Amino acid sequence: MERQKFKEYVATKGLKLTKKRDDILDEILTTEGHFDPEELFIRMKTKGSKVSRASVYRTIPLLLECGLIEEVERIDKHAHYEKVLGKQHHDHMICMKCGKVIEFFSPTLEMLQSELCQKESFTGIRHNLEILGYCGRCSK
Amino acid sequence: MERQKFKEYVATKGLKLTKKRDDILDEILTTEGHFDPEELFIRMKTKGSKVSRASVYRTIPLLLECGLIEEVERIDKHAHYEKVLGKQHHDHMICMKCGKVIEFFSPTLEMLQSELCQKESFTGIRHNLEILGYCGRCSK
DNA sequence: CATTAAATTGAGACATAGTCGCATTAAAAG
DNA sequence: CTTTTAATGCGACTATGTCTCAATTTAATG
Repeated sequence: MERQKFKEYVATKGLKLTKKRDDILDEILTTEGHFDPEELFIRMKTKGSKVSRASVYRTIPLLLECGLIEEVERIDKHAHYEKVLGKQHHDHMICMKCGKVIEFFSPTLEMLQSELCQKESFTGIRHNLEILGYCGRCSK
Repeated sequence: MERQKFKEYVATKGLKLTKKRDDILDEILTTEGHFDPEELFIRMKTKGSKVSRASVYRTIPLLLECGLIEEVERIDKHAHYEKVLGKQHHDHMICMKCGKVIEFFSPTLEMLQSELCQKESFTGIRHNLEILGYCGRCSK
């Protein structure tokens, strides 16, 4: 059904659903966790795909626009993404030792942020909270 | 007094307080807002400094270690920093239109995060909350 | 199914960001 | 002032992202 969504998006924009685009979406859908374009490209290469770096970089904005993936974080030109796949918004705790990523969601936190935005006359669109530290296993 | 702090730090580590390091610290201290190494380097170049990119990149870890600057955010090798200068921890709202950065601090938010960490058996060391959206002026 | 117009592709040049080794220079200790 | 040691700039190198252009693929049409 993700592929369907992509197909529809591509159609409405007068674009074409190519094999390469399909391959890229497929690779994203079958992998868990965060990814960045370079890593995705390398992974596909390793698996024998003939996709080019340019195609990977060119496909990501399309997947973003149709809501199949989301930008988790970005600095300048460097971004990390994750597939959406029906997930609701959540934030992250990242273990600085083992790299484990814990996803969490707190309605209270969301509400509090709305209040803080209001106080500053700021219209919040999206946010990104990353808590860095040590997971249960690593903090012993 | 920032320079004093740096001098002391450098001394205890058996390093040297060079003219270049001093220049770099000075440039950081006299500029407001966030910065990244490349931008800092270009800015100094433009002002006629003969400092090299390598020196800028090599000095930043020192300033971090002695607490004169802090990492605001990082993805892979790309980081943004800000001078500390007695500021307490705060988070950011960033206008996606004009780039304005609003700094805010909420004790409630901090407390809530501690609770959330506890729930996940996670030892939070530092965090980074960025709310993206539109500032009062731009959201009209 | 063949044709064709338009979009997409890969290759590789280019740009930017960050790191590293090494010969030279500068700091600070004696 | 000499010596020791760290710091510097240069330039090579890696990694990441963007762009152009000729060749290819898609999908609409005949």
